[in-house]
Amino acid sequence: MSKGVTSKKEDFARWYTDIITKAELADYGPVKGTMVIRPYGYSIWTSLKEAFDRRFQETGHVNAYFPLLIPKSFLSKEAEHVKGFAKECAVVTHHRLMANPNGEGLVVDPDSKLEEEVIIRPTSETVIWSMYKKWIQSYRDLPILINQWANVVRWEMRTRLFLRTTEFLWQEGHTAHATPEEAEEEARKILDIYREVLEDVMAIPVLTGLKTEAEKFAGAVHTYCIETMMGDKRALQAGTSHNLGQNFAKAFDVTFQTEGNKLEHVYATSWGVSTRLIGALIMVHGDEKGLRLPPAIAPHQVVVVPIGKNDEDFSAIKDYLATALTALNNDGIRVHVDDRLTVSAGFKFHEWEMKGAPLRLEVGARDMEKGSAVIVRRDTGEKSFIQRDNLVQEVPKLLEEIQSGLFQQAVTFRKENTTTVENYDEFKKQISTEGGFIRCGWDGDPETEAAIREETKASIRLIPFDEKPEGISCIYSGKPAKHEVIFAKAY
RNA sequence: CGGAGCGUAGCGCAGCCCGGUUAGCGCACCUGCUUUGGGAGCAGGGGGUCGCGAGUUCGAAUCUCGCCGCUCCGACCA
Repeated sequence: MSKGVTSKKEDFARWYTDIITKAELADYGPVKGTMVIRPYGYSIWTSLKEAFDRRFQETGHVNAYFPLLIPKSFLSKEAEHVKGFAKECAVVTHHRLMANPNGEGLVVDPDSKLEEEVIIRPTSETVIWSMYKKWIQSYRDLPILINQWANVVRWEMRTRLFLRTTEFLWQEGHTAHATPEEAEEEARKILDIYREVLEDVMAIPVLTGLKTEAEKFAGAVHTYCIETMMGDKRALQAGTSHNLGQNFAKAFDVTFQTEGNKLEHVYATSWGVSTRLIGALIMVHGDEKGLRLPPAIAPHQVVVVPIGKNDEDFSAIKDYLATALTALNNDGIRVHVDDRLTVSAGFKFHEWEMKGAPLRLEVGARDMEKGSAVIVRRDTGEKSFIQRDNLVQEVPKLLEEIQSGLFQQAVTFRKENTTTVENYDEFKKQISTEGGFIRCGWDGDPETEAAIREETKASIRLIPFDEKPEGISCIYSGKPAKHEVIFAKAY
């Protein structure tokens, strides 16, 4: 176990927050539930943004920006949507402060009360659809495929760094289509992009499927999701893609003229992933020594730790490596030389393990004599000698191995912790002891779902696309299963 | 919002019961020397309205009351 970090086995929740602060990913903000994303953490977010954004552009989406402040009345236009968000909205009621007439500090100026209160967006469907009403007249205006990168605020009771904070960063796509088929296709296409980025870039295996009525987005016809398993075997919803049908078009009266000159409401989707993904990254790949970052998004893929006494030693080491490091840079490998003289080499080893750098290169006088270096993999801890002249060839290979190795480890872990059960007693036992994912039959009744949740704390995470409900029965009622589903305790 | 606990240096804590020197310890920080292949050693140093406010007292970190803030556990959520 690392110095100052709670053991993952002993207390997973503390281990998680310890890593975030020790690896300098984030820190607590001054307002309860807020979070500062520090440069190292923000670099990861930037890489994720780029990975998603590139794929959005490739599929015809464009970025735009809508305002943070929304008229309160907008939220109430879609009945389900109100129910979903009303309880957690920050409301702006005044626009001015004044010196406290009774003493020190500032107070709200009662004369500055707003005629119509505004809310801080918990999500942007309502503003965006108020604008789409202006922009859409004919089928020729469709589709609209807009995405925005923004912050949103949801006033949460209980918060946790990255997983649930009052303000968070995300991406929200909002599309408008002429036909239900097109909207459906869009929602599924985005889900594929999410799966691809999670698996190929973040090395996190995902399950894809449909949310139940109880779990779907407020205002959606149906919600697709990607669901992941964390290191404590609990489920984390990592992203959602909603087919909104005509719900928002009706709420905001957005119609278009069809080719046949008929007036019809527009079909919509919305979809998002957030900084929560960084939480997933930590909880899927982290180990007792700290973070383990997949090379694809590691701020530094290779960290060089020179072993020496002073500037002259370090200069000699940098000269020794110059050609190799330049070549790696030219190949797009992100290399960082940690040439701080104020901390020891041993300290740096621990620090970069905490920060999850995929490869560490140690170079000292002994290596220089031999024309070699020591290279250490963060994923396995494996330490080996490498010839300096082989670095350019070997480093990219090792990074690829680490990327796929982390993914394989996560796949294996999920497989080992996904079980099937024969009856409800076994189900309860499994959930309360080992946990993990349980794949079983469900009769499709919301009351069954609610009862199981009440009794076990496990919820239906999703109805997987590859479900085979034929011939199996509901784990709770014993009736023929309508769906095969995944149950788990979730974040 | 219900239950429990905690506020003393940047962080983690001791001191509080039983009031009485200049409020202490570890880590971190600064300076110097020696070190540097797995969290260096020694020496010196800086940093505190003891959460805030009132009260009791000759005297309050310590006792009393009020307030504020935070953390953890239960109902909602990406």
